[in-house]
Amino acid sequence: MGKYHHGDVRNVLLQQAENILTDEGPAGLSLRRLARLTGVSEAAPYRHFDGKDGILAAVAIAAFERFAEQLESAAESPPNHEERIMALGAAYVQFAVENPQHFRLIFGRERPPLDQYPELRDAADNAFDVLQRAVTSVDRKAEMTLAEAASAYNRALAAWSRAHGIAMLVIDGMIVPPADQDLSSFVLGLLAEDLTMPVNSTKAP
Amino acid sequence: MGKYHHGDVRNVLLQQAENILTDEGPAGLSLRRLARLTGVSEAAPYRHFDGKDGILAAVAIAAFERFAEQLESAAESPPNHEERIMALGAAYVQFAVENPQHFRLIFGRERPPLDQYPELRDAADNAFDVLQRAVTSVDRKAEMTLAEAASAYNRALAAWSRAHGIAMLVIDGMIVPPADQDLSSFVLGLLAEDLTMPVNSTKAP
DNA sequence: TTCTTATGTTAACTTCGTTAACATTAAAGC
DNA sequence: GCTTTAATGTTAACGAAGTTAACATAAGAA
Repeated sequence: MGKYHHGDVRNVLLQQAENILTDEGPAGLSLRRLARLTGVSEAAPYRHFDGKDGILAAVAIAAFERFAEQLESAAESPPNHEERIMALGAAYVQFAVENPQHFRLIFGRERPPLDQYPELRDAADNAFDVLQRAVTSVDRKAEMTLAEAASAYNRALAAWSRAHGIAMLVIDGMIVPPADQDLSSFVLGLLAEDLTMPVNSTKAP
Repeated sequence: MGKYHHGDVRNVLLQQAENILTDEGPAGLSLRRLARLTGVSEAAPYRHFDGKDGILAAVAIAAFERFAEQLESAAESPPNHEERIMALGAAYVQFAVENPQHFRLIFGRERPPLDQYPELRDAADNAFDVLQRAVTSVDRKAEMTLAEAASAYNRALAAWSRAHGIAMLVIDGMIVPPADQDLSSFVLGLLAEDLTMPVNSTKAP
């Protein structure tokens, strides 16, 4: 009477894990519950994944890939370097807001250790390479001096950390984006704010 | 033969919880283990705290208080508005780097819900008030128009999110501060970076 | 067909958070 | 001083979790 051979249990488990993560976060994702929801025995997931971390790693890899795709596509259209940085920042925050649990997973402590999951490390490296390439790639014709390269790198770090900070604080509810403005323009405003200018300066000429 | 009356168990538990949190993070902090380390029965902590969240809340409150203190003291010395913002950002990141687990606790999902622990909410509000006051307080003599106030608020958000992003990425190991430079000047550089300027511009006159 | 491997299952072990029931100490009321 | 009561400890149990071992069945290679 054993049904056995459920089809491809692995993919069903993964999809179910995605669902749970999306509406409850990694905290609500228990292996036993996952198995129950999938209609499979409690030990079955161990045949397809390296324990809980294995499942989280698989989900995180998929998340990193979507993240990288969205960043890459955001970096395509803008005509110049500056607008590319801004578009990237906006896309970064948008991903976080639309997929808060995934964003937390790929950046938080519940993410399985990168050195134990090479594919996860690759996925992470790739996402950050996309970021860094897009931010540091000035117009090809301009040969950069060493100092300029260093400056470009710093700019990449600055852009990244700003977007990351906004993303974190927004999904944690500490910053509430104004309702009368769309998210992207709010983010663009924060990214462009120049702290070295006097407080009452206006940007318009 | 019951020993009983262990002294003030509450404080010992709290201190022990601090220790565990500091070197292992909230993941390693189990109530039973905490009780064992303290040399007390496994149910004893429940007489002093409202379960695990209660202990985490108590630790988080203390962390918020230290955090607020350090921010406040950093905001005291700088002579003008702009330098105050920078000093605050540096202090913010410094706290995160020196107390990564505490920083994660007060901002992460393992933090007990604010609406269940009023004292925790107060501690959090206080810390952010310190931040916001310091960032939005321009020179007292200048009366601000509404637009200027809005601009100051935006500037506060920008400064906060930048510092937060740097802090997060650094303690997560995604950004590695250069070894040949002290942390504070590295942070100051990132905070002041102006993304709206051409990439090869120099800041010095 | 037979041997091997992949995939399931059940049952157990340990740890955890939490609560109930009971024991002891300390403090308050008389 | 004695008694009552609240605070503080204890042990024992419950359910849920991650994980593993031992066993069962299916599918494919030999």
